[in-house]
Amino acid sequence: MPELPEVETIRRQLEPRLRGRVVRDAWSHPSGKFTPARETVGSEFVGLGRRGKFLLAELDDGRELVIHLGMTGQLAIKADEGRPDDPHLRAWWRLDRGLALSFVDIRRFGRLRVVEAGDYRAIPTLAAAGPEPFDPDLDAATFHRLLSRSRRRIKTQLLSQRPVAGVGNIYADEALWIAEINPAATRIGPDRAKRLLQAVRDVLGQGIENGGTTLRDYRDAEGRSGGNQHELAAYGRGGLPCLRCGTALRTRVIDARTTTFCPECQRR
DNA sequence: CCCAACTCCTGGGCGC
DNA sequence: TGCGCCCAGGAGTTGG
Repeated sequence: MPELPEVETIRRQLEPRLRGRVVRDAWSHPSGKFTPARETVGSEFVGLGRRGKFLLAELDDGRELVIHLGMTGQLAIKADEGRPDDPHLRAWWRLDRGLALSFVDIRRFGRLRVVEAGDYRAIPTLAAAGPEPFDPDLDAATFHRLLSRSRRRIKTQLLSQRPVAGVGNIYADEALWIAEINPAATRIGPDRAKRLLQAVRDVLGQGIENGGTTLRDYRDAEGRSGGNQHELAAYGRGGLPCLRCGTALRTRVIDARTTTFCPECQRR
């Protein structure tokens, strides 16, 4: 499931190859999640940004193609050999210079949208997204204030993208484990907010360094797996010993998301 | 405005 | 071997 590190890895790989390319033709799966691909015909890609888990492909006409990879989305630029015969192909762009961009997404949780640049009113999660985790203006006090706006459980808040953008289920469990905060906690003091912000930065930064986490489907824009799955301390380790204290990690469902934590280190 | 519940999807894993 | 069932999960939608 692509989270910020996976999306950023793809962005870095794709950006230099996409910049300057003109869309000659486009195809999409009939679902409305993907048909906006066709609205880009004739435009040129002039940049590739990222906000949280959203990719923002800037067009030369003042619009943006907003891409969310969902659970299983994969983007790649390759030589144009005609539209690939892949049953999971959801969108395909024929570019100039003999290249083509493909969007493959097995589970179809991804989506595309073309908007006027910066106008995200039609994409509520993006419009309401909190600061980027590595924004230097985001300090512990600001993060604490953002967390205090809601009484929902801390894990749920992280997944909401509102206190900070880009965290998904894997990195949320990892950050809470590092910060030694119970995922069901509803009130986070200033000191714990400070620890959590640092932990979020640590796990996301490490995820980027390792080229993302591949559990099953994630591949970067070169088709390669990431390496961060070998560094996970909490996610997917239910029943295994905590790497800090040896207690068996516990798995439970919090707000419909599988959550793994240490019942000893992460007491309420 | 906030929030909870439901929805979308399909391959893989499991029990039998 | 194969069938049926169930699960994972980000974000959009709906309704209170």
